[in-house]
Amino acid sequence: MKRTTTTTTTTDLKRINRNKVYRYIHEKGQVSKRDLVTALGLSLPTISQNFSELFDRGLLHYTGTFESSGGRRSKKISVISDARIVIGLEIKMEHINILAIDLKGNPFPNKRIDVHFEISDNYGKFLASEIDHYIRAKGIQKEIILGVGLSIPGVLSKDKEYIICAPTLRLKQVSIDALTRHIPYDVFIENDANAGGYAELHFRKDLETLAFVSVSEGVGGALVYNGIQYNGMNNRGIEIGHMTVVNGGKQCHCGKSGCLEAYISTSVLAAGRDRGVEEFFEKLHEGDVSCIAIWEDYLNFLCMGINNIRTILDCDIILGGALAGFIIDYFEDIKLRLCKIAIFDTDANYLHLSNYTANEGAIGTALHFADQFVKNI
Amino acid sequence: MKRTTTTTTTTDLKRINRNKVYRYIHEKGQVSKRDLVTALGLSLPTISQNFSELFDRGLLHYTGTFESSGGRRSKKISVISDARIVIGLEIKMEHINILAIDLKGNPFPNKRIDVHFEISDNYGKFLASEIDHYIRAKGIQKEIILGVGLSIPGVLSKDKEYIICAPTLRLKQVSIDALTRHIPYDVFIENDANAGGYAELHFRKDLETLAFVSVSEGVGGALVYNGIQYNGMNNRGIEIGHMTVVNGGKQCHCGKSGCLEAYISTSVLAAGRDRGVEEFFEKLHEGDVSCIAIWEDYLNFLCMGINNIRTILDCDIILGGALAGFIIDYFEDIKLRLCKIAIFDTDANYLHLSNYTANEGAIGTALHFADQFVKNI
DNA sequence: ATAGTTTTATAAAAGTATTTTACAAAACTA
DNA sequence: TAGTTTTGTAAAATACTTTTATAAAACTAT
Repeated sequence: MKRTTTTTTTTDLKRINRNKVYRYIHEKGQVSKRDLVTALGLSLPTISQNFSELFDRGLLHYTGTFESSGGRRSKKISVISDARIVIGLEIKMEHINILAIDLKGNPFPNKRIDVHFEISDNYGKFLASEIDHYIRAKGIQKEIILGVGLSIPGVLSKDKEYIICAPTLRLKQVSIDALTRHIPYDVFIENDANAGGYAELHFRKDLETLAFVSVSEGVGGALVYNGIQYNGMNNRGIEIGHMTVVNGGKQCHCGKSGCLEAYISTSVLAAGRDRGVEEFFEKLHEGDVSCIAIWEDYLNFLCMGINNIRTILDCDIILGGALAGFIIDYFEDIKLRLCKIAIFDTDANYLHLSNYTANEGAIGTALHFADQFVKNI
Repeated sequence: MKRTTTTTTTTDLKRINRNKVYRYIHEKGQVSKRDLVTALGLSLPTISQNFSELFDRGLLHYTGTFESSGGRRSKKISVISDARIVIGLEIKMEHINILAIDLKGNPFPNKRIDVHFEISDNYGKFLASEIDHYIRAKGIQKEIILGVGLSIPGVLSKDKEYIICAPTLRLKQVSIDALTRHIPYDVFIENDANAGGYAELHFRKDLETLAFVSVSEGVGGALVYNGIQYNGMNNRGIEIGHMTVVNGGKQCHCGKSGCLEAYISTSVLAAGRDRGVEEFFEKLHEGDVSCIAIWEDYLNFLCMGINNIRTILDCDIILGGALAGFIIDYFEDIKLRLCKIAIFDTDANYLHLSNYTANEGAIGTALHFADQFVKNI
């Protein structure tokens, strides 16, 4: 059968309404009971009762009073956003990134640790101990931790039990068990681009649907549609790095040829340079002729990729990854080029630069637990 | 605000449960009250009451008895699928196609009328009168008609009030008001590929997510994700015909260059032939050398397009449109080619040929009303 | 054929949740 | 300080669903 049907009884009704109450306060910040009545269409006694329950569970509290509108002042109600905490962990080839977020997605200061990636029991134990250190250092109570989100720069299997391929980590078909086994919390593991896309959506309250294009050494993507992550049928949604852009073109790390990644990986720019991408952009800025030629070629394919995503998905696009940190000066030029090759669009204001290049992966996976908790209160 | 919140009260609870009852019967065909109890987890009195209400509204009826399982025989309950009817109308350049469907999507025999398309009051009146003739001819009561679905081979504006562009109809930026004004029913208008994709999903009960690729003179696409149409932000989701496949390539009708449509439109095959695509495939079958060369080239781009969709959307793909009717003999070859260029897939069983090339557009838009009705019972 | 068993169907009572109504409390206004 | 406005709570009324009890229909076995 396609859809699962579950019982709906008066108790479910209560849960649904209690959840609505919490989520409304969660989204609005500070509200009065009266606000809830008008916004949710529930009666005051119902609002009051639900509030009391959530208050007793330590999820809501009073935070002062509103200005009077002619009579008795109404009390301000807010969520206790650090009533629960989630840990996010971003795995890269040469370092990891740990942080914690509260129920609203507010991140605690992150901790970056330089460590070479490997699939091994030792590495798994190292992750677990670093998580423990972080939790102690920040004084977080273990009981309120909902889980640990793990972001990995690779394609995961459908059951999320092994990594299908991760070119930047130089591995294929490995079980992730060693990585998660020693972590004494619920673990949610996800592709870094997906996590990044989800984090972007969370911080852009104006969008419900967006595509996230991550351009670093690897090129990945994510789609969030109506607030829901698009995973495809095998957890490898929006693998835009490996769409073919030239029939029988350049060799790609994935083994095939003509992939977008082969043309717009940052390694194309960094090639033969001591300080990689950074050096490239310095020279480009100085007007280095060979760099300008490379950049011209690079932009052609970058814009082709972005324009194709726009044509297919018809939504706002956030450009993230390592590249995003260097191209502010070239952003208007990119938009101009996009307009020229666009079919339906007359401007390219659908394109945005990511603002949260820092810990997007860690925040994105961690949000999984936070959102789940809020959804099921 | 992002999400709209509505009251949930005991009355809503009843509506929700009544809907569950109806939809379960709708999906299963014939069930007993006992079946409903176990499947929905509601008590027998509740099931009975909901059944009575739906029975009184003329939406359910008894259709015999089941075999006894040791005691009193239980009665078979089914939906009255023709309790409501929807009209579907497919607009093409040189003809229209009218049909009716019942609540289950079962189509009545269609009526094809040769008529040259134009945006005019006369044409609009003609559509309305043909709908009226069809309804009379089939003896459908007007009171039970939920609405009329209109399928159009073009890109619609966000508000669905005008056609942005429709190359095959040779028009741009026209209001659709003249087309719908004279139809005395609710009208739902949609792009033909979207409609086709939705119809495909309806008849493939095994899939919840699929991409539909329609290859005719125009090349369009649709994505249905978890049973919901993906429209993008401007009603032009999955416009795959105009994704760039060759940087600065062939001129396309849309005005840009290098679009997929320029390489895999059936007009590429039909070019300079009296009997168009049909003649091409006859000659190809006979082993005509020039046809083989064209076909080879054509297949390269067709497979590149399909593979890109697969890479990006990671879901099953249905190949439809005029092309689908000719390529059964070449289907295994296409799959083989897809395997060769695939990155993650080891087979190409995700690709299917459309079975319902006939009236997909008309059925797809009509389903909009049927599904809506069932959803809100 | 008829009594006993199983299954289905309905009726009455009980339980849960929400709303309406009534009333009390707090803060503003004059 | 009294009157008004707004907020907050308690009790009664209402709307569903479930549980329990009881009746009816069909099968099984003697």
